[in-house]
Amino acid sequence: MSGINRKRENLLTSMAAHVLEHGLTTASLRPLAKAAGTSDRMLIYHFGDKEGVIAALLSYLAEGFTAGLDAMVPPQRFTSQGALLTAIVAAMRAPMAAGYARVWLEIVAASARGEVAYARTGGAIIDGFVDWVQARLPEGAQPRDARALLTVLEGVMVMDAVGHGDVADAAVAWVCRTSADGSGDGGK
Amino acid sequence: MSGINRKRENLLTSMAAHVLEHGLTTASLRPLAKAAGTSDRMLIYHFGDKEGVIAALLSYLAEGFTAGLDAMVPPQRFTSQGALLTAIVAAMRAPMAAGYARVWLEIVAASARGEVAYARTGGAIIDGFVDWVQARLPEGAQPRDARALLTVLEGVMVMDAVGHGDVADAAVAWVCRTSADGSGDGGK
DNA sequence: TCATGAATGTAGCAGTTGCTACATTATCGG
DNA sequence: CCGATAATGTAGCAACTGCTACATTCATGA
Repeated sequence: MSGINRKRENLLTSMAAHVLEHGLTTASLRPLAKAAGTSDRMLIYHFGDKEGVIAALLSYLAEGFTAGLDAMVPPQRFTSQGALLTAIVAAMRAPMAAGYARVWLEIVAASARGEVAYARTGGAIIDGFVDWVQARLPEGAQPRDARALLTVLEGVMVMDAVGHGDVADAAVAWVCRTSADGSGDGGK
Repeated sequence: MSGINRKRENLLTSMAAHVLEHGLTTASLRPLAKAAGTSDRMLIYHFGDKEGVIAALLSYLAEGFTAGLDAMVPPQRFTSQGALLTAIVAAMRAPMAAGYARVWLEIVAASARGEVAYARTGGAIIDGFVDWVQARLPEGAQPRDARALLTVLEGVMVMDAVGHGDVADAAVAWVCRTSADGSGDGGK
């Protein structure tokens, strides 16, 4: 498990750094190889074909993404949906997260284009993210609360991307307003 | 103003159809030209360079997008944010809108990548969309209500793209729940 | 009619793409 | 030490990219 896997790991680490800076869907083999200190020939050798390279990069980035989330918003119960959303938005707007945000939106766009590998990874990230949010909501919060919050968060990322953080702020404020008096309204 | 502009219009119409089916950022001159019944040579001649072609296509698509919105959700005052959001989501999920949704997410991703032409167009579309939403909310609704609703809508599009319409539905339901008892809560 | 400009066709260039064929070196078990 | 397998280098192919040079046709006004 050591040699070959460590080699792949090293390659993926270097390539992921390159992707976080230059984008994923526009990445081609030779620049990726150069960033990893090897040749396109070797990437094909190790990953089969470009699709394999991208697939490996996708799961590697997904891992790093969820790990980074834990680092930025530690696992504590927040007092309301609004408080949690505010914290996440602040974290996502930190410069450190910019690369991931960029790649995430590339994954979304590729999914919309029908690229199944991207859609699968994107769906998996959302799945994990829902649980991640749920674990940070107040004890009584329902799954639907986590889902709603996450949807708003995605909208915030879109708005930020097109330079309308102000519009996104209105949504965050709205969530804060409607969730301030406790998150569980008992349904209906 | 007739000849040359009509020619450009015809080219743009054909190319836009191609883009709505095959994507914008991956579009290259020769396929675009073929779709328009001409040659890459002529696209450069009419639009200067590829950047000019893309810019023209972007504004042309933006026009068609806002026009299509009016057709799908006529300008009437809805009774609540939830009712309006439900109507828009239904419209955006119609097969007819799939191409626009795809292109829109491409614009978002390109904006996140720092491509200024895309970010400018994307921002302008959001600006127009905010007004469009506001005009359909109840009389007393505040601008922040339109902004919040629009942010949620963008989140819905992201979720739909990665195959998690169920998560998006939770957000729509949540908006319906919290806006059912009248949209103007007087602030705070 | 004819000259001038716009409009279009043909060929091609230099660069990038993913990928492959072939040869060479490195490594390690016997 | 040696033979097999893994790992890597070198060169290149065919397709595509945006774009250009050059030649030609077309229309239109003097």
